[in-house]
Amino acid sequence: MLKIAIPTVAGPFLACYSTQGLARLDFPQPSRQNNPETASADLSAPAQKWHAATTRALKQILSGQPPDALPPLDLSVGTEFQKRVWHALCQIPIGKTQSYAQIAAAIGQPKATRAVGSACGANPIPVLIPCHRVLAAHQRLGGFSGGLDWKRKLLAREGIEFAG
DNA sequence: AGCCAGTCTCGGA
DNA sequence: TCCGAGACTGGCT
Repeated sequence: MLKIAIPTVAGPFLACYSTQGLARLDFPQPSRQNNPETASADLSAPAQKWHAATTRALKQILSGQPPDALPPLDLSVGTEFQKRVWHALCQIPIGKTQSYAQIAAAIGQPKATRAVGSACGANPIPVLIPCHRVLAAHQRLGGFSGGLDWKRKLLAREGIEFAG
């Protein structure tokens, strides 16, 4: 697994690439300054391509634009249920939101709203998999594993209104 | 506005 | 296995 930072206006995100594609993306973490990271020159040829696509997509999303291309995502770590949820999240267009109940209904298990919340929290690739576009019922903010500030910030960038 | 039970998945004991 | 905890909901007070 190759780890490499992606500098953005919001700070350095940390991307991890497996042999299948982008395996995870972490929000900037202030305390991790000197951890060993792969230099971009050490990435395999396909990984360099993925890295370019990831960087581009990330910056586009952070500036409120829809990404024109995403790298392949390696979601093999998740359970079947989680993969279904993550896939459903990818269907939400930028600037729109869905509720946990709507996601649950979309994957055919309308009562699994709470489980959907758990799956969102377990999402290894926030931002690219738009977990921030999922709100609780009646446009309430709900929660966010990376911190509610991030959720508010990302939603604001997409021009989304929410309660509270 | 706040409390409560119903519901489903996941991870640890 | 079993059990408890969640980024939830809808109904009731």
